[in-house]
Amino acid sequence: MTRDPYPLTLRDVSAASGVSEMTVSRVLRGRRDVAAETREKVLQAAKTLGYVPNKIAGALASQRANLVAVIIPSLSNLVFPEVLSGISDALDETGLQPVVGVTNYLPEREEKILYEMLSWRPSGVIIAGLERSSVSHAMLKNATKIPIVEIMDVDGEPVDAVVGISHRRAGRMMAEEILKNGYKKIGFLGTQMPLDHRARKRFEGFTSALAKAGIEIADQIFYSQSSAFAKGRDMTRAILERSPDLDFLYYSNDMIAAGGLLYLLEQGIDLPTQIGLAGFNKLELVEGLPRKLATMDACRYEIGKKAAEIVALRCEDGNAQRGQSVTLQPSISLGDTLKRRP
Amino acid sequence: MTRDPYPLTLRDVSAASGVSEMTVSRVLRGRRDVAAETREKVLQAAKTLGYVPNKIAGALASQRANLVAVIIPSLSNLVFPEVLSGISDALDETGLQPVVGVTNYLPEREEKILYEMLSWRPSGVIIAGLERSSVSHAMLKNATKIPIVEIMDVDGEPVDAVVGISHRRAGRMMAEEILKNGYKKIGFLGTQMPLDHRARKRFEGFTSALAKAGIEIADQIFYSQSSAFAKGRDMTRAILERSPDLDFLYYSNDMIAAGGLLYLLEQGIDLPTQIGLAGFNKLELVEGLPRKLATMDACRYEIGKKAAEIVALRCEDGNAQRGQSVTLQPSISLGDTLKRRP
DNA sequence: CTGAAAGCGCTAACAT
DNA sequence: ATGTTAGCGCTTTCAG
Repeated sequence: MTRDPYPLTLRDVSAASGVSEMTVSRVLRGRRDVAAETREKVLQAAKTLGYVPNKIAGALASQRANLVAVIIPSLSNLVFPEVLSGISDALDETGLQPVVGVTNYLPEREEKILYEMLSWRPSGVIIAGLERSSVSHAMLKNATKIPIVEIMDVDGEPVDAVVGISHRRAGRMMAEEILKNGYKKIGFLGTQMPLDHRARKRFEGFTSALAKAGIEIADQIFYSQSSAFAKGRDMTRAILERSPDLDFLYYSNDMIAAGGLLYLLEQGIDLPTQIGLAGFNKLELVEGLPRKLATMDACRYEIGKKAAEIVALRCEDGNAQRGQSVTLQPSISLGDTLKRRP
Repeated sequence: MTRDPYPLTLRDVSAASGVSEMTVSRVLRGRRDVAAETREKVLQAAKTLGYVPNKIAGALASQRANLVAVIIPSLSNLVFPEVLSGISDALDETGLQPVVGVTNYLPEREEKILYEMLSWRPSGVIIAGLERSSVSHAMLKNATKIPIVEIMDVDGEPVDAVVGISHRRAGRMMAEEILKNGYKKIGFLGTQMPLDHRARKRFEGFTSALAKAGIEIADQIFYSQSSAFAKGRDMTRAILERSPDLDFLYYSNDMIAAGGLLYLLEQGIDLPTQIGLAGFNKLELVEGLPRKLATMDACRYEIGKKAAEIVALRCEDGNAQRGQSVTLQPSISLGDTLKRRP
């Protein structure tokens, strides 16, 4: 048990070990230019006292907080935890620590969070998307000393580095695959999120590829709020009541697609012969559905990993990878719900 | 565009506005004892320069970082993002900022993360669970100056405050409900996570309530790794091959239960007459399944909210709510899969 | 209402 | 290998 004036300072450890503050500091930072004997004394003292170094003071003195600001729109999307795990894995052995902020897709919140994070003087910023308020953009532009990596999406003008996929291309690819398999009356089902720019771009890419083939979206439906199973059911029922002749449904994500899939099976509709189906994101759950859903991998883990690697590299060599642009290639899974029509 | 020596300091704003550093600091901290005219000058200068205050220096000088350390085992569990959103909501207007650390259910990682977080001198700690290494426990015990709130689980000895549900009781409640409805041959399906103490306690509560009724678990199965749909399917197939006479399946979470539900329906098994089913957590997704799954609400959002409120209160009044213990009551949803047997 | 001085707890840069 | 000195950029405290 420790004395009351907790937290302790270096001075306390110095007093308890009979070693100067400076040398204590060296030991605690793991520097190797300290005699083994001295090191032992210090470690012993620190441990028995229960000393926890004050990183605030350390960061101020050394001008390095070793934090990486990570700004993402949501945690409930399932996509972002995977990005985070890529980031964690890449940062694990670097001495850099990720600090996460969640914007809920709100530009004002992004501004606020970015400001807060920058005020902790991070060593780098990883931030989702390329579209943001002019204030946020200016803050990033001004942070010229640190790496800024915009992630998820490459369709636009990055501030510095960027790692992601082209959502426009992803939409196009899926459209082409659908057409190639003979579907003609195609419906689109999305969640109403004017600020989800990536979903919007997929939609744009999708419609433009259809247009190139002389086909228009036969019907479309947007629902607000969460992208849960129940939502997918409702949307699917609604669009098919309105347009019973649709032969393909493209959903903006796997969650609502899964709901749609379950609904269609219940209705006794045969997949994919009567109606084909595709989602987006290749969530793990598509594996466990009664039919394997067609979808597209958004390279989430890899994006996080690569982005963090860029930050880590730049922290070692101030100019490495500056303005680096990495475009990953999403791959289609056709599953059981997107097949050549007989 | 700003000059190169970025980031700027208070001194720069002071120079640009012709106001002393001290007064600039007052304005930027939103204190009201500054002349409106002076305030304007300062704000103007700060804005045009693009000044972002250095919280590291601020925190060191004021001895307050206004951070709340939040330590949870996982982000992919879907449960924890909801806890986080309760925490965010409660902290939003308090000037306190949550900082999240993820342990992956590993005590060593918890130790490391706790140490890291404490080294940033947070104003409070919210940490999942009551079971931890003695080192972690000592660190928490030593942090007497700040509120420590252990969350999710109340079955054990808290260090300070605690907010959660009794998982033992949750297990018992479900067992009693199952028995009440006439099921007799009960199987348990869990994920193999020796370090998920809450799942373990639910299991213990469950079996002890069955024992009280003179019934033993008829079969049980544990699978490792993720708790996805596919896992639930596999486990369900496996346990039923082994014990085809089971009339109820209790899953340790809704994800694997959902997989099981889909599998059983595919097999043409009638729910809940042939076999009854229950999960745990009341995830949103149970709403969208072909049958509404019986489950139990773990009060995730409320737990986060309440825990953060305790921290916030204690930060205002150093002794408020010390040692507070809040036990929330989980509620059962019977859905379509747990009904009196004919 | 505003300013000057002192220091928060640590580390960089130089001694020795 | 170890110690000394001088800050890091802010805020607290006290004086005006």
